[in-house]
Amino acid sequence: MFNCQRDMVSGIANRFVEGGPAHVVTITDVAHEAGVSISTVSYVMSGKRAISPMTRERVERAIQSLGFSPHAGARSLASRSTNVIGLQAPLRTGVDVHVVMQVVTGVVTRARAHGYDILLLASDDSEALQRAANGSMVDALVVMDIESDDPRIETLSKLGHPSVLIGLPDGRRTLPCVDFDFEAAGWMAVDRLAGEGHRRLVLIGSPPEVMQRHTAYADRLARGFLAACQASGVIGSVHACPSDERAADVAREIVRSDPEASGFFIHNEGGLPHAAAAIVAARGDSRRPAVMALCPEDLARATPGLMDSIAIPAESMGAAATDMLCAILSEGATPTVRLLPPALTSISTVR
Amino acid sequence: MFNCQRDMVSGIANRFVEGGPAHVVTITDVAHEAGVSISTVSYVMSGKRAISPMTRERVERAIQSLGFSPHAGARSLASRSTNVIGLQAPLRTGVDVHVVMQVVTGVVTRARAHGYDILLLASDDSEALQRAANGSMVDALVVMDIESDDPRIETLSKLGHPSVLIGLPDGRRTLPCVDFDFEAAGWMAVDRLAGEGHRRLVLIGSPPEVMQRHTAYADRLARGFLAACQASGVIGSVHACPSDERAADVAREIVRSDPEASGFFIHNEGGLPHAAAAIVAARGDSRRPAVMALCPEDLARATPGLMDSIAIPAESMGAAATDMLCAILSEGATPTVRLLPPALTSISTVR
DNA sequence: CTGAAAGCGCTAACAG
DNA sequence: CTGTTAGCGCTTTCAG
Repeated sequence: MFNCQRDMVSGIANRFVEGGPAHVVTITDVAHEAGVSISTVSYVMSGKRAISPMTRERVERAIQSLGFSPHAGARSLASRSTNVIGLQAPLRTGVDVHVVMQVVTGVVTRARAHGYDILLLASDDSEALQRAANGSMVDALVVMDIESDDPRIETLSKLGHPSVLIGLPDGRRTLPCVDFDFEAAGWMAVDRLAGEGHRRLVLIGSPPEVMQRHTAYADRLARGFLAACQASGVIGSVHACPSDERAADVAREIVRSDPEASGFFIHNEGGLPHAAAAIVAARGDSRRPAVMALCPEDLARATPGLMDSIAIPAESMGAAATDMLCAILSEGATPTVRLLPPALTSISTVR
Repeated sequence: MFNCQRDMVSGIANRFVEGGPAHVVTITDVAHEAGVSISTVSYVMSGKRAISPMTRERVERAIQSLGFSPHAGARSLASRSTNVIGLQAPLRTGVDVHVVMQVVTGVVTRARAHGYDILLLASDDSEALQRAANGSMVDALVVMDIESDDPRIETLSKLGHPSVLIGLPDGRRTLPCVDFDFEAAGWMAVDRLAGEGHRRLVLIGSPPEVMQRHTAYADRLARGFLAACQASGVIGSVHACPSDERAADVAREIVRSDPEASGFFIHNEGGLPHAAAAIVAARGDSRRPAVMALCPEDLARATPGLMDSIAIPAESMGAAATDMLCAILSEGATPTVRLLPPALTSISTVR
């Protein structure tokens, strides 16, 4: 009774407010409009109990006509779930923006399909994860750019919220992971280059700072590359490389100091066009090198002079991580490690 | 009394739950621990009323030791504000990922500095904006990639939430906008190229689909470019250009059909390296062209063969938009249009 | 099949 | 300077 009165008053008051922000429609407004109780409205929305067709119809019409959308905060307070997934993406430089962006796209797209929104966390540290989880801002977390021995892993383990890593840490691996199979990519590149008859192969990898950070993927790529060289009986070497026009210098120096090297595999977004161009130029027309890249497909297409490339299925990685997370969230699926396989992409070479 | 009992019970119960999610610490727990009322805890956090140093000390210690973070939903329900800013960023292809990523970085970074988190909206449409605003998921909105006559503008105007556009729509311009001054960039490129003695200039712009979408910035760039050509008494033409290796074909065709053109201004992320390389190659060493680009600084550095470039201050744009939004949110600042000026960046050319 | 009512955890009057 | 308490809008028993 008291409630009813209050609501009527506020309803009337709002109807006459001029110019102010539009009245925020609540579930109570919908219930009045439809002539039912608020619990019925709630159940129509959640589908958690049977509703007669007529009632449902009336409620849905009321929701429509009032333009009602439930208050997310109230909902999360009452239901203890937010329908939001937290995403920690590296926004610093030195990472491959293309790849990050595509992963984010994959995460956002799939999340939306599962009915989740994405909260983009501002910092890359453990604290941001705790804030989001303990503050009940999110139901679960996707964490990108995981390093070999990442402190965030322990934080996540004791958080009480499900999470998926994008990246493959060393060690106990107690959390679900999705990553690209960099090791397999190393093998694949070697197979391809050696198959073309090249006997001395060079991997031009991440910038020194990334190498030193012991970013798991750089190590795994090198490991796969070198192991495959050994297995194929060819000679392989690995070089760090800056991510800008200085890549050209590094590439020239490599060609100079190792003139027999004829197969190149570049994994370095920023340095890619420079290094590729420099290698081709330095060896001259008579000794054309084979240059492959590891990067998203569109970047490969945008780079002149590549033989072909191995695509990083970045969007698929984001999608896979999110799908896994949603499966855990809704069906209590068992967390696993998932490595997406490399795929050779042939490039329509520009003459 | 009743409350007290309930909390003690749940506290005890939780202490013995094994393996389950950790007990969610509430403001009541903190109040008990510190021996004060919950409102005191609340006021310690918000600073909205004076607290004796001793009490503050005790409360802060309790917050620390319990690892309390307030429930975001409860907070937004009670305070009618979320401390979240919604960000609608284009994740589709055909836009400049570098730029988008940098804008996002700027938004996230500044938002965090102002105490806001970022909700990344999943779709680019009006509906997503309404959902976020009406569902009280956000306090305000930043909307990227605004087109000349964007339907979202009307949606935003009647939303009752502050918002800032990144992009400059045509027409009434009732909402605050932040954008790069593309028109000034067109003038600047022409001044530079004409200053170097080039009398026939070519603007190689966005892909046809972007041009046709009437993306405001493409139009403004072309307008500035052409007006400046006229003012400087040089001949200018504008071409659309695909964003991949086909850019090379377009560039070659331009050089072929207009052999006198010697100053080039490229605004097309994906096509940039191809077009630049093709132009230089097509004209040969004897007739070296001047090639400028409009893109973020790091991409310019990563592209061989540029004379210099005009940087798009993408991160600053995100930062400016967010700062403006926060000023509106907290001080009721007056919304304005802000166009960030272009800056010439000289490139350390690779020999 | 539907309604009433008890909270969810917090903020902000109001009352000292 | 501090405590009490009435909601914020929703979900979910419990009771028909």
